[in-house]
Amino acid sequence: METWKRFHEKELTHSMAHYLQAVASLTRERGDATVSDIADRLGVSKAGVTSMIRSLRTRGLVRHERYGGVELTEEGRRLATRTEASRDVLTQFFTDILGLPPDAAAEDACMIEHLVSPASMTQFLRLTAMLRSAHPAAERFREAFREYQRQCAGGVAGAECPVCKGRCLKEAFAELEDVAGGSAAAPGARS
Amino acid sequence: METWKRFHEKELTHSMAHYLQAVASLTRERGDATVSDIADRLGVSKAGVTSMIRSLRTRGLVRHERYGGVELTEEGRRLATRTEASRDVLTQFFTDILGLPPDAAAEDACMIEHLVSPASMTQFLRLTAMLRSAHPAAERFREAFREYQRQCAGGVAGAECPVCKGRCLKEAFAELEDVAGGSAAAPGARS
DNA sequence: CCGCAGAGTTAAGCCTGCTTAACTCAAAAT
DNA sequence: ATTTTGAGTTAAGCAGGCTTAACTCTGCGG
Repeated sequence: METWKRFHEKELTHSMAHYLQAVASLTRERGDATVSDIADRLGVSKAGVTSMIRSLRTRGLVRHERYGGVELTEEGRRLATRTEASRDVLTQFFTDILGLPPDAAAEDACMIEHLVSPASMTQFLRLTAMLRSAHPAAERFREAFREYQRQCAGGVAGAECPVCKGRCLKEAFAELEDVAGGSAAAPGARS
Repeated sequence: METWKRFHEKELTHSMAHYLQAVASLTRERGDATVSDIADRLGVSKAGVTSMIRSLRTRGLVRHERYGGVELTEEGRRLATRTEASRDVLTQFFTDILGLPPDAAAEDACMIEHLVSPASMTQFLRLTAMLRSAHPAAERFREAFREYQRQCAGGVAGAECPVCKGRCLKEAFAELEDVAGGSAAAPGARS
């Protein structure tokens, strides 16, 4: 009943994950990462970078000495790589499988990339790879899913949404400008 | 290049989402939500609840007067319902589609429930419903996906992972105690 | 060899979300 | 009617991440 508190005990916060990614990509691109480069890339002040670097250093994720450059430790690189991989997989999942526009996909991936467990990510990767593949079952499914979505979005009247069958949650996610009508019934359940 | 900063501009923080859910479920179960109930349910101090309530009130998500009960506004209820629906859909996706154990699924869903956009959630819902359905294409796919995972986990030697084909990211998510060998090749890409 | 620009740092402050400690209040028990 | 109790509140403090302002280095031009 207190799972939710572990949010703040994740090994990386959202900010940390992005600092690590910035250091990783700057190192790749320029050979090293300076405080100014990081500040520019992330759109924060240099002072902010300095203090975050200190925090990452005490966690053993970067090496840094006064007025010097910043580089990832082994552990830091591991986490940066993992986060980048997560982002890539999730972005692909959101665009190619869920069919979101690229910018929406990128945004969602960015929000959750550091929060999804490695076990889930492995499965996300597999599912995405499989669903994108030329495997006949995958092609067949993609076709069927397209049809399914047409039905769902197509304004099915009353409580007879063929997708969710009486437990349709779609309207819970409906913003005002949503696609069309369709479905009814109330949510429910708890955890 | 600053998408990541919008993390803190989401309409709900992780904490807020859970306070709203607590109020919603207590109201369902007991008829009303007191500060103590909320504190107990969330495992925080009553003082913490008071201050969060104040913050939610100024955002127009709850009604509350000194020494009184707490209730959701229309907007608060909308957000609570949406978050609960997201959690339910994601949990189902993680267990039934990705095949995670229930507690891992619940944990991951809890972490991201408030961060995934409504548009994505609608698609998550459709995909999950479709993949769980008796539709022949779905049944066929589930079978094929099980086989696929066996291959992936089954220790395919060298760079010839048939799943990811030269861009296998699986090892990026490998914790030390990971299932088995399999795949090679390096990650890459950036956003 | 010196000085000056700019990279980097510290200091102080703000906001969020939590804590504990100490207070106030409402209402039940006597 | 008064006391007691426990629910609710405020106050003060801490940690994370940011800001601006003001400082200190480093190192290049002259």
